[in-house]
Amino acid sequence: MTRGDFGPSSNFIRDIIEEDLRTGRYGGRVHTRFPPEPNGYLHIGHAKSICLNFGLAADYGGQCNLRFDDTNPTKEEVEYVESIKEDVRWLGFDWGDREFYASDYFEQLYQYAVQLIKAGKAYVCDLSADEIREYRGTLTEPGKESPYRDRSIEENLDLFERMRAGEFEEGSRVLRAKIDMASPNVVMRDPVMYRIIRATHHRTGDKWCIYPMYDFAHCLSDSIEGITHSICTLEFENNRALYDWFLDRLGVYHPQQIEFARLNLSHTVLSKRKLRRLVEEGYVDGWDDPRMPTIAGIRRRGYTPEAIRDFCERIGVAKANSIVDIALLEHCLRDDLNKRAPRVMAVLRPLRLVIDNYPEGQVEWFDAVNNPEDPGMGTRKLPFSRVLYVEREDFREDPPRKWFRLAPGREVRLKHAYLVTCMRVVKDERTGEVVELHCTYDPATRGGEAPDGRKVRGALHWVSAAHALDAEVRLYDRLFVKADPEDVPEGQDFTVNLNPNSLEVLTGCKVEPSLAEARPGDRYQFLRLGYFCVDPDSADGRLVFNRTVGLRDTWAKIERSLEKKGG
RNA sequence: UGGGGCGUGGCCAAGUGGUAAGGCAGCGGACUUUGAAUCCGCGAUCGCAGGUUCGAAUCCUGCCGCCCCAGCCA
Repeated sequence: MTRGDFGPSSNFIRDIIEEDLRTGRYGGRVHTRFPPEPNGYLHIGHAKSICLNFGLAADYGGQCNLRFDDTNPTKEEVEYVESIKEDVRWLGFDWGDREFYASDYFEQLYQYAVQLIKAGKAYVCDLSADEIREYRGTLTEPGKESPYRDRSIEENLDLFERMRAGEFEEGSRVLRAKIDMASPNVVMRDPVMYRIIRATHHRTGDKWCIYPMYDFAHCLSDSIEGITHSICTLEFENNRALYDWFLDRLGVYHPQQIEFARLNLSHTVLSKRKLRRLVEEGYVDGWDDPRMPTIAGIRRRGYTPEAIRDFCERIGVAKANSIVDIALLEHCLRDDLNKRAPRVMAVLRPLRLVIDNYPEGQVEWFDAVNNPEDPGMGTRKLPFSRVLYVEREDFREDPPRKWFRLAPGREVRLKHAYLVTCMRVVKDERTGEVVELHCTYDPATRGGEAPDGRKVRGALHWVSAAHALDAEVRLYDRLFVKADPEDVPEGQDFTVNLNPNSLEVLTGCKVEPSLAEARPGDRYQFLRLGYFCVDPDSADGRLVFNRTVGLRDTWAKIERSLEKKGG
């Protein structure tokens, strides 16, 4: 049985949850968490995790916590927790009053550490970072035990207390779990639990100078919050042994960690390090540059939360590393916007078109549907007059085969208005550039329908010159030209694959007057061109639009294949 | 060469012994006052090789390939 349109498709995590529900493993509860470290901006990859965790909780009648994994004060800042909250909220998820921080548990975590020391399962180690690395051994050779491994419980307790009290220098000592220096799993070779860091924490200030490591803090934070399914990415598979070890030694409530493959998207990069480089080296204008795969970036670009959620649903959840084609993301976007974006007419590269037989000074107002997909969105008035602007690309002096737009002698439909025929082309004498088209209109075709039933295939968008508003339009395209930005010649890096045309700024664009009402964030379909949204750079009397994504362009494909065949 | 994972059409991904869902992309065609949308049609024997079985993508064995792990990062 396929699930098709009837809901999310099955995946191995749902299987596990359903099995747990059936056996009553967690008393029928499902409780997940999204645990970002507040050290950067969220991107589309995080959206997959957010949708997964919040979605699973919602689907099984459970809850999902938002928990900041803030155990490293040298990298984390409040600025990031604010942006993360904003992004999760924007995506459409609500964590209620369950906004937690690993730092909320520092005292409890400390007590758990003491408990492990008392059980002889943890010790204070004075080896330097370099020495610990040497003692750890390699992937194929076992490590060596630290000379401090067998300190007495009393001494460990005393030392650990003094670590907390600030008696020792940063880096001079750590607390380690006493596990097995010969374990084939390197993670288990007496991992560090606590280190001394003299930095001000964004929430606890200077209260602490020792901070727990991820492996120790994460499993216990999950335990404390009563998480049932702790979902993380594949690279933590090795860490699961340690996750389980801490919880088992302590004998506390034990959630289960489940790993899935993180999202990789074609034509972009999703690692914090690379995204940071794009920003810091000026390849883009910031974390919210509309070309960035950050939530802030795609939000500004004009993506909708619905489209992103749909995308996350469609890509599925599995354990195989994969690269999702960005075309799927774009499809989800168009699919959503097609249903909700009002249509308007905008001419990006204006070409004057004069209707010689149309009365000078006359203006007609036509009704235009706002969205043929949704009659409920109503209609608007569109002014028509003698001098119009049409898209420069819609005219060809010497048209190729299958062309049914404007050309000398050709008749086309001006959408919602009249049928016009191109009679004369005016060119700049010096450059030969076409500067103006002279047409005649057929008064009998008011509204765009020919009473004699003659077929006119081309339907063009246009705007009345006297009524048009000026606008700036930023045409965004994929950030990288290659599906895999890392596919580079020997010795070069991903920046060589940056798309030099990922941004083209057009000024002097002409848009229909109804757009005077447009406000930042508003989304439209510019008829025949694509989906655009109003950029926050807009101000009164200064309209700036971002192209979110273009419409599918069948003509471009035809022309390409024509070129291939025709030469 | 240690350990942990993964390998189903171009890209994702269902499938858990009974004879390969679905989506995206692509290619045809219909319809069309957006060359949009919509609608119809077209593609895989499941990394490879053996084996078990009446029957295997699903079980076993052996290969091959890819990913992760040697931070006092998460």
